[in-house]
Amino acid sequence: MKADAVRGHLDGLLLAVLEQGPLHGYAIITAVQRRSGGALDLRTGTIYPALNRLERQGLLSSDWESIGERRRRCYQLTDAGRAALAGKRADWRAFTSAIGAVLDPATPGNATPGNAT
Amino acid sequence: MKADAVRGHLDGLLLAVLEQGPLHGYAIITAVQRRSGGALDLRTGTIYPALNRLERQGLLSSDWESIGERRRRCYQLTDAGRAALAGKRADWRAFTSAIGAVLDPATPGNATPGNAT
DNA sequence: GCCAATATATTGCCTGCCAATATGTAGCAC
DNA sequence: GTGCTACATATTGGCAGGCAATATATTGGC
Repeated sequence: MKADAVRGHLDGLLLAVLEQGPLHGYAIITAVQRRSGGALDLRTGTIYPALNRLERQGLLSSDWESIGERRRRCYQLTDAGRAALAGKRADWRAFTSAIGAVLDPATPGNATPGNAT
Repeated sequence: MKADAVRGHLDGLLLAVLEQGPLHGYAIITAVQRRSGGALDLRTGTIYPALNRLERQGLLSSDWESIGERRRRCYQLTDAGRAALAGKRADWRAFTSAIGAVLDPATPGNATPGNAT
């Protein structure tokens, strides 16, 4: 998968992997990797600033966890985050439907004039 | 739809609308608009450079058409363009499958470990 | 002792689409 | 005959946003 393929969909990915329970940044990277079958490989320079931003936006909350001398920051969804995730999923469907309708018009499930939001 | 949503998928869109026959730039814009149900609204600053680039890459060929004093440049797919379109469609499926698997794991048709290209 | 994996954080860059702008024809309303 | 809109193409500059590179620290295997 080309390098910055997730552009525009990163927030949704992060919120989605956190839906099933709290995770720290490093674990989020591997979770995304695993769930995408290895296709998506996020970098630290991508997710740490993003997690920070999502927390500032109130979609995530975090607390530090200590394993011996090691510290990790665990993020979890807030209620607002859960709501935002639903929105991101709707956006994703609209997006794939729109592009799909142009790229692959024969495929059922793609947008046809008349399904406005 | 947010402004630069098509980022990374523009070439596929252009090739796809040209699959059914030659079109000039302005008509491509309206074709994409119509086929996406109004969701996608490409700008001239987006498509004219892109069409030019695709022609330089050998995926399109063009010739000028004259309607009275009016001139328009009609693009059509080359064989290479047709092949590239097939590739773009495969890329699109891999992309939606990968993101979908993370964002919406319950949905059937999304990637699961084991469907490498 | 050295290296890889685990873990977080920051800086600067680059890609690639968009907004703005320019230019010209054609047709219609008034 | 002036002004407006639709049709048609082209170019410039800007910027959002993810990535590469880099830095730092702990832990465990060999």
